[in-house]
Amino acid sequence: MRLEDAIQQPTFRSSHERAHINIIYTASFLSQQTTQVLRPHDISMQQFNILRILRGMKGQAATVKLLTERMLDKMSNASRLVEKLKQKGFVVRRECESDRRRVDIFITESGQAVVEKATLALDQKMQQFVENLTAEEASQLSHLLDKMRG
Amino acid sequence: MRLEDAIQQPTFRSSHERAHINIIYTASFLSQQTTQVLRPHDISMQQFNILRILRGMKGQAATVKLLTERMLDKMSNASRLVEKLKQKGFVVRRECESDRRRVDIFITESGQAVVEKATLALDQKMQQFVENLTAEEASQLSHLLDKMRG
DNA sequence: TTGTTACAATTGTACAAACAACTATTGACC
DNA sequence: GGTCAATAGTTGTTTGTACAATTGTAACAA
Repeated sequence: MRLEDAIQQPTFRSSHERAHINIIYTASFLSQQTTQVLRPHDISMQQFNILRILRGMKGQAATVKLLTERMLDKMSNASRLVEKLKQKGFVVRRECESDRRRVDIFITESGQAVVEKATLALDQKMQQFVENLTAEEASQLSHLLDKMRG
Repeated sequence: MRLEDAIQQPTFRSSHERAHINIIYTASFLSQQTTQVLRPHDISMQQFNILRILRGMKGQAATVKLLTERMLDKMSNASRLVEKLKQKGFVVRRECESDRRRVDIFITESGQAVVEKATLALDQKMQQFVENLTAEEASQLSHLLDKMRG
């Protein structure tokens, strides 16, 4: 669907403005799809994001700082998100022995389970969008986004 | 800056996944830039969005329904955003005469002024990203996003 | 040592988003 | 006209976000 139809705006001042708004709109669109998929699993997008990072640590400890740096949305509060995940039993926190300012964070078994189930569900949902682009086009899209950010 | 460096994730499972995450990350990046530019003008991104839509109405009445349909982020609460803008004196609300369920919404003079100043500031900020892409590339980026959404 | 600066994490707060539930009005159908 | 579904908007509640301030710890120089 063309952006113009999606937000009922007939024209843009430039192809750059159109691209800018298109990025914001498309991200919002994808976020909504993702949120819907994750809801039955009882985690928010940002919580899922953290679980994925922890899974990627392969047993090594993560810290709040590390999570903040790697999260897509840098501004969300990793400390409180971790607390939520802990309440749900998906992560554990331990004081770091070598530096007591830090807190080591690990994913639990049930965290692993939920991130895997959610990943499957999300992959399935995203499949429909994957099919709209060839691998070549997807690469090109990424390349243009990287280039735009500078 | 490459996405891999931005979020310190060395690889992705596919070019499609990389594109997906890149869209979310880039939108978050642009949103942060935009929020910063708008802060001195005392409006949020969504409030700015609404003011722009109202400006585009060129004197015609808008309704909450119309705003909701045209907003980039469909989920935000147009009713309360309008209330905020009214408190700041940027919009006025009037009961619609032909259908008393509706509320006609108009931008005020000071709303016009703020949206114009904010637009200028934003254009200036976005100029740096505009320069990273040619007009041709910006068009192509939009095209790929449209295509991906299907 | 002690003072100073840097750092990691948490917490307070104000605000905004997500979603459901609700009220009021309209339009359609019998 | 009366009933009922559809529509437009508002409000309640929970959760999440943005940002500043605070707490506790570490590193290091005088």
